[in-house]
Amino acid sequence: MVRAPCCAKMGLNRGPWTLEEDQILTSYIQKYGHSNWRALPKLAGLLRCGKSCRLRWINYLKPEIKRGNFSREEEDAIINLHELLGNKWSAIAAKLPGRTDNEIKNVWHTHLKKRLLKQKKNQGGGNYSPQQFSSVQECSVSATANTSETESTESQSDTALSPQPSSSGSGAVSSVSSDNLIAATASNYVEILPEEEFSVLIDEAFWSAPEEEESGEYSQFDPQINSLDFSVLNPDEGMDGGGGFPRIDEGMDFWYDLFVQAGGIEGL
DNA sequence: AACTGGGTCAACCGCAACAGA
DNA sequence: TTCTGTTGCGGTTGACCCAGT
Repeated sequence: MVRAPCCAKMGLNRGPWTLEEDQILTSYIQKYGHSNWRALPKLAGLLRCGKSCRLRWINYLKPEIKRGNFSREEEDAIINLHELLGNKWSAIAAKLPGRTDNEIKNVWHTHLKKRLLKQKKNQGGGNYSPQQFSSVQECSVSATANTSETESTESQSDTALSPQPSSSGSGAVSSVSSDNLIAATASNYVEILPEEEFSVLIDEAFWSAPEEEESGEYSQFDPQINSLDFSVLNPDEGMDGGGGFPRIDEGMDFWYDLFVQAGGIEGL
């Protein structure tokens, strides 16, 4: 498989970073920051493209990066967040300080996906049933005219597991979120529930140790997110929406869209 | 010891979103 | 409003490692 180089400019280094390159990049960023990734390599004297520098910094060199194996709690958090957010790796990473989206993505594909499949087999369904996400898939597919029908069987099985389509249908999520949400049943709730309130509710549901967050520490994630009490959002109990607010286990597309509409993880 | 196949993970690519002119 | 440049994201690749044969 031959790919075009990442940068139009030829003669740039590619592949694994050397210790020297790491040191140059680190010291430059510590001194001058990274206001312009594109210009950075030139200014720092690196034969790399800006994109490569950014990735290296974010995924490896940043001081706050936590190296080493994922704890069971972190893995559970990833699983639960993935169940809620889909392949929003950056959003998931934002909830796991010290972990990068790339790292989480890798862990998901190498460990957790298999673990879930295993669980599913053992439990004859498990908490990642395909039915759970079928509506998301349908929604995404219908909203994505260019979704390929020639995807490999593997990617199809991935899609079956994942609430989101692959990047071959890139843009599907964003194209689905806003318009469809308004058109769908959720419209009232988004208007009724201000972003801030929604954010607080979701955050409180996720994290139970705010004092730890204040100190910058990774808060304990409740692995039993499935049991979260979202009834607090139920329109029958305060909000005049009616019409059966979906439960967490029956309307993941709704929840996902609502989350996106609320500004995603940035809004939380 | 040599080979092989699967697992892991850093890095790359394409694309969409965003910002500024 | 449109165009252009930049950034960020998610999917994918491929080199490396290691256990099994």
